[in-house]
Amino acid sequence: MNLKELLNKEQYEAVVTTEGPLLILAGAGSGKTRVLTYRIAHLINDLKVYPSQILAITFTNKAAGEMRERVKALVGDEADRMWVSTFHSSCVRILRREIDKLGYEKNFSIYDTSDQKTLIKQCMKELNINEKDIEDKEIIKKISRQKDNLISPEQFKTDNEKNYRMNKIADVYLLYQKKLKSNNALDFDDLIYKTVELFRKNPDVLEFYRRKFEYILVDEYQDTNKSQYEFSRILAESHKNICVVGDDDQCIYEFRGADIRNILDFEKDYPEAKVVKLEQNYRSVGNILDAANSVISNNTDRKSKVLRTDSEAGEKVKVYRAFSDIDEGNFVANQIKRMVEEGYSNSDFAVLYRTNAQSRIFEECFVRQSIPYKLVGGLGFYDRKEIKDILAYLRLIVNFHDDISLLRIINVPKRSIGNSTIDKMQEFANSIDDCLYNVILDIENVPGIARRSITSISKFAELINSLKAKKDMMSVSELLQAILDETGYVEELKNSNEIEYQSRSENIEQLISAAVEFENSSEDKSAEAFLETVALVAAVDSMDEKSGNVVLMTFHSAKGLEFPVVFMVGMENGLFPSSLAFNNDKEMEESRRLCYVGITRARKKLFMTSAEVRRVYGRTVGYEESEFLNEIPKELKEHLNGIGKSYNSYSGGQIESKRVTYNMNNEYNNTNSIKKTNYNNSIIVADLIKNDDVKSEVKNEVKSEVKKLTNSEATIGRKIKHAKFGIGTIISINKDGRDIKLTIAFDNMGIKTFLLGLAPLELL
DNA sequence: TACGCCCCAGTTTTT
DNA sequence: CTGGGGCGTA
Repeated sequence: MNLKELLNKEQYEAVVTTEGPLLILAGAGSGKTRVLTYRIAHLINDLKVYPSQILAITFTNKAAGEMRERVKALVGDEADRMWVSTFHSSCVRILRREIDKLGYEKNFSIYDTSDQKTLIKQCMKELNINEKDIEDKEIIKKISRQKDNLISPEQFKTDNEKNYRMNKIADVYLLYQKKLKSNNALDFDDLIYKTVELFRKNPDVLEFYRRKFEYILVDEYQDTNKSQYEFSRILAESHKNICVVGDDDQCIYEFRGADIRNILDFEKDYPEAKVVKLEQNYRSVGNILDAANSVISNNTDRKSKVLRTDSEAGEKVKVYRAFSDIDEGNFVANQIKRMVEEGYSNSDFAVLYRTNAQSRIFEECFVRQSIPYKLVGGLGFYDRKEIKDILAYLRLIVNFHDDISLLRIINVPKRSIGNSTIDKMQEFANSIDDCLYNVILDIENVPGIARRSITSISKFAELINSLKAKKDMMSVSELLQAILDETGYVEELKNSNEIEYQSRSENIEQLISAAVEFENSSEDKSAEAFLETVALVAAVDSMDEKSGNVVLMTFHSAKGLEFPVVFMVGMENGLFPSSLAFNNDKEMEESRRLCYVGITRARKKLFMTSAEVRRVYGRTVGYEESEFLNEIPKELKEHLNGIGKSYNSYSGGQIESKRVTYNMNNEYNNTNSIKKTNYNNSIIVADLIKNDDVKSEVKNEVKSEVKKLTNSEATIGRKIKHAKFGIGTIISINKDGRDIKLTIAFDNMGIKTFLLGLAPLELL
């Protein structure tokens, strides 16, 4: 490899400095992934380091997979023997081999946030802590923070001896850890915490991994917390071959314990550290980069660094002040349609917002305009009730100490095992300090259980035992199928209403497919391994750039990604930055970094939109434009309407030609333009864009006019076909203004709502 | 024991 | 407005 030719001077420096601590300050889009992959390839190809001696930590599994592929392209399949994964996955991998040394069993469960909440509530109940005195949310947050900072329950208790309230929280922390252990379970924070504990308590184990991982790389170092910092520090302590890459301007996870000091103080921790700055940006056009630089320059606590680019200035940042949140959605949809006509493809676009709740309006607008999109994040697939239920069975089969999973499914489907019975069993389990599963096995000897319940419980125990026996003889997908068959889960679903049954059983099928896919693509095909990947997936992991969809996601999820065209929406004080951040300098700075992350995702075009009026929990609110917009100098911005420009300069010049030739819903129908002239420009433009909108829908309609669904044909139970979502059944009909609102259950796309007049529906 | 109704709280952001 | 949780009734 001729590295000098492939890399710029700083990148080259970063690649060939392989020995000793190295801090790479990599600005957004400065070719950091390139540097990391060449660095690894250089280690393997030129310095003959064994791939198995390399540990590379990335932020998401997706990033890990991509990095492995890129290294593979340079060094071949032996790259498979490197460890490239997230902190969490690496730690799980280590713990699966070593955790018995901490008194856990190797088949431990991983508890997600909702399991965690259940267990915390159990602890609070046992300690007689009233939800009204201390909220579970606060306790969860505090405990999580202690773990991030490697503070043990005992330590936390002594540190807060004088503080009654904190002392209570410490008691919960103590009990919570005790229960986790007896459930043979770890929460997310434990994965890191326990690995560090393992290293600290077992010098021989530590020594083994120190020798194994001769070269350590950590990406997104600015977002590491104390425990992650300690994990990498302790492993690198003897050889000090630690290379960390990060950008203090992109630290956006302080709220979950990330400590920006880890990057700011790297040189203090390693006085001999070499520092390389990558300031040449290869991603964004000049105007976008300048906008990003000017926004972030308002932050105080940062390493000085200015991104530069050789690329042209490009287009200015496009600012649009919408009339309403709906108008904002339509604006984005229209712009996308327009650009697609110009030759862009749907996967070139990303819509980024602050909170997941904001996605809904964009989804609705995109559906109406038939723009294919992919939602990243939000309510995840694995958060669905039916999926959690089925996985709870699997977890219990794998780890019978897991009371949380047992409690979740002991009466799902209904087996006539009620709360009072469960309470008695739990009390008994506590008294003999054993898990519920063992209590159930010996239910005859539990005092106070009704005869009838004993029968049901024995049947349940038999069921679990029969499934347990199958675990090692079947693949995960077969095992899941066996769970479904033997529990009668799907049978019970049939008793719920049709729609629910449809969508839930569909999801279950998807789970089976996911298991099959897992079996085909992964080395370790055990149920344990499947549960692990399921527990540690991030929202973006499922994102596929080649799918041809517009992506919708939060700014946080967009970290590390790039798109030709980015829409930053909801740029309003109160939303972004959120009202909670306003009186807090630290949070204000974190928000600003988040804004910086958003801007720097864009390569060619950047839109920043806001709305005069929007609905937030059913209430209508009005927010002004975000401060962050004001931090971008005028000469870098172009207003598409409102301030300083009339709508005439707006590109859609032919708008006035066809007005209201369509059966619009009354919101827009009754307003005439004369009345509207009295208001400001933005409203007029908003209105015109609406019409533009309608025009494009009229166009759509012409295409499919032959079979377009009519009012009389729209009846409950009718099968229809939607241009984008395929075949579905009408499940409800409501009058909505002048139009009719249809709720449709699609065979493959779940349940959606449409306006009959607007949706591209045809009779089947 | 199971279901249904009512009330309230929630929006940061996620492994 | 929505979903979850708690409580009361059949």
